Amino acid sequence: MAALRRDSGSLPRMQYEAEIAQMIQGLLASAPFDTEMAAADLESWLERPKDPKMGDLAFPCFRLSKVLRKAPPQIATQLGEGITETMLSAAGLEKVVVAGPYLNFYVARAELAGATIPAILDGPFLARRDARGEKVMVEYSQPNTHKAFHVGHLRNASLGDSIARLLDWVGNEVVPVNYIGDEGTHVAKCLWHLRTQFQGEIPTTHRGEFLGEQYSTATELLSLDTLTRAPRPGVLVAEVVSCAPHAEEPKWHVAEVRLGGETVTVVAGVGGFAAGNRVAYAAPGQRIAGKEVGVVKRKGVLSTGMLLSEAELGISDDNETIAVLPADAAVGEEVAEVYRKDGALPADVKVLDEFRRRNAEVSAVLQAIESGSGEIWEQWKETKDWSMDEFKRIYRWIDSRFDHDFFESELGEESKALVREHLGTGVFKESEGAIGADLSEYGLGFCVLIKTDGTALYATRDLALARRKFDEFGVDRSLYVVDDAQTLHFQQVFKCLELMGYEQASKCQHLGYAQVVLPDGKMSSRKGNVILFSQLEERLLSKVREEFLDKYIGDWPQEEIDEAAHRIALATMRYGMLNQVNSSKIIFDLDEWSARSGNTGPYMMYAYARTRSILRQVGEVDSGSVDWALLDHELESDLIGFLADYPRNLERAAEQLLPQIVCTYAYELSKKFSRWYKECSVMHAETEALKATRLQLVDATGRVIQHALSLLGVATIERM
RNA sequence: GCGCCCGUAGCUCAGCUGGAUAGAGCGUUCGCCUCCGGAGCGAAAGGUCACAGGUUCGAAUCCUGUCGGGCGUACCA
Repeated sequence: MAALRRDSGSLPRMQYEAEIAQMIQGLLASAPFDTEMAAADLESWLERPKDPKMGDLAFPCFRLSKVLRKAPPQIATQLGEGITETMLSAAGLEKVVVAGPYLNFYVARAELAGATIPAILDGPFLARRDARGEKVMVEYSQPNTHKAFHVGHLRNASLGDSIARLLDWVGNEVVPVNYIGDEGTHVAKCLWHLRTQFQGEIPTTHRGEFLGEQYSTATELLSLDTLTRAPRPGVLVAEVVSCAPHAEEPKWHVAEVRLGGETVTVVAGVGGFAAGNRVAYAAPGQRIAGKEVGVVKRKGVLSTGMLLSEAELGISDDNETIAVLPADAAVGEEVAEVYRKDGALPADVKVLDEFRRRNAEVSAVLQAIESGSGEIWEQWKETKDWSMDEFKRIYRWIDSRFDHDFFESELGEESKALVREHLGTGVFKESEGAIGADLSEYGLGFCVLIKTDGTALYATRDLALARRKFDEFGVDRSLYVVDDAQTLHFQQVFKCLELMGYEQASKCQHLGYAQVVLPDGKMSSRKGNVILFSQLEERLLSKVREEFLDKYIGDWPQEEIDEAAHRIALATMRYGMLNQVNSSKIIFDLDEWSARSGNTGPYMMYAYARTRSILRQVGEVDSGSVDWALLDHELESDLIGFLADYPRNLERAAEQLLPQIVCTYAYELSKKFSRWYKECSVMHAETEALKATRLQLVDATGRVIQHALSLLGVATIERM
């Protein structure tokens, strides 16, 4: 970002920073210090005092004390004594005050206002910076077709879009792209349900959401949980032949259990069972609670497989004892069958048979989709458009833009070929029937790329996609705006690229963020507590109309009211989604976001509308009488100083990929503005010159608020 | 088990590459419309910065450990 700072050298505040740094550098070079320091370092130590009364820029002397071996306040005093009137005025400074270990510089108000306000109104202050940056691709949104678009997706869309706008403003060439999940199991599940289970009529509107419902019902029907309380396929009922505490570790229990014919020895970590009991047994090779069951030697006893607790079976929270099953459970039977749910299936149909039958049907649908022709494939094409149409409508509503759409379905074959290409080079290898990269030496585990059945995965496609981004689009940097939960996925993908010899891997960056949760917990389609986009839109609009706009019915043109409703609703949503650091989760609370007061989108829009209202009402004044020296009120100084600081905030936000910084700035600016105009009337200013000068400040403030909001993806309105 | 993220006022959150007395909003209490829009402004009350060590002139911020909450951890995306 150093280039940016050089670039914006003509902007007000930067000038002072450089001047002060040089001044201090000069003082340090001569007696009594005689020390050479880099001006750039000194400049970077400058900070903005907490209290505007303490000046515009502060130089802390703490770090110098180490070099000079003097106490910070002493250094500050000596530096302060060295600063002369001429030095100050040459730098455009009014005064300097020694405050303990700090040197507080006061910028001459009239000059700062004169350098800042006209630059905002007619100059380069708000203009996009020169395009000296990189070509950066920002991938975001990534919705799945055949699934619902809900409020969780809106954090991603708001963040990605705002990041793209910020990076563009600081001078990068930004290519915003979408990556559509149009292929895969979720699509097959949806179509499976539509074809074999759905009875009703297909609606003519909101067909994207309709598909989402099909998918979510399908998920339920295809989940073992809905058929049994113990959804652990492959875990069988075993009879305990003998059981005794381990000789050295009495907490452990060594048991002989019988499954049909054979008998095995198992060491269990806990007890609570006895000979004659029926227990749940998982054979080696299975995965229970994320761990693979194996054959291990525990203090001299060879243990084959494991016995499960009720917690591991999923039937209770108890993990202190081994689950004891009903005495009539048949040995060798699946536990899923033992705990089958009443009424879920006809009595003569086995839980696992039905489960496997349904999933086999889904697999058949999946293969048909990927075959590239046929009736199911045609239906896939058609339904995919239903979702795409809905996405387009949503993006129009939230005002997000993409230069290109990637589709998962166009990357499958390409990605598999890419893996095969590198199979011989030793980067990838076969393991347990699958092909992938062993990244355990990097602490990233094993990354499967080709499944046992020969099909590709999400990570596989991301390899091909990353290459395309650089090779076909010629970008310098590639940003992935994706949920935090996928951090490991991207670490694996980027590491694979690196191992494949792809240098651009280092130019790939995952921008993670935490999830959106509801006040009463996590959103999940299974709990049925997701808020769909259409529901949000409806709730937002009706709330905004009721709170802000209904009183204008009959007074304003209807089109203006409708447009205002849309913009305020969008501001409410966008601001709520962005006014938080990326790493912490957002509690979705519509009531709080749309509150008529406080740190919300509508508040900022209101502040902007007020600037416009003042401009309209004061009307034309003689701008020739503008005199910046007249802006001498304390609140005016504060406001001007804050305006001058705007670009610096944007640079920080772009550097940290954090739009929240822009939110905070916009809020503080609006707050300062409200406080000021309450105190200093424009219309009733004592003189025409003061009125004209204040009017310029109002205009400039409005422009900056509007600009900040535009980077958040929010459009202002002229009155509200 | 291992890894990542989070833990700041009753609630929701800021706190810039360590720096001056830890800040907002909501809620609570109290003021302010003969004055450019009260959708606003001002004030008050409210904090052992999860806990314990350490580094430093200085720690909410950096390091180590502990405790809470969330997520991830080979054939889902």
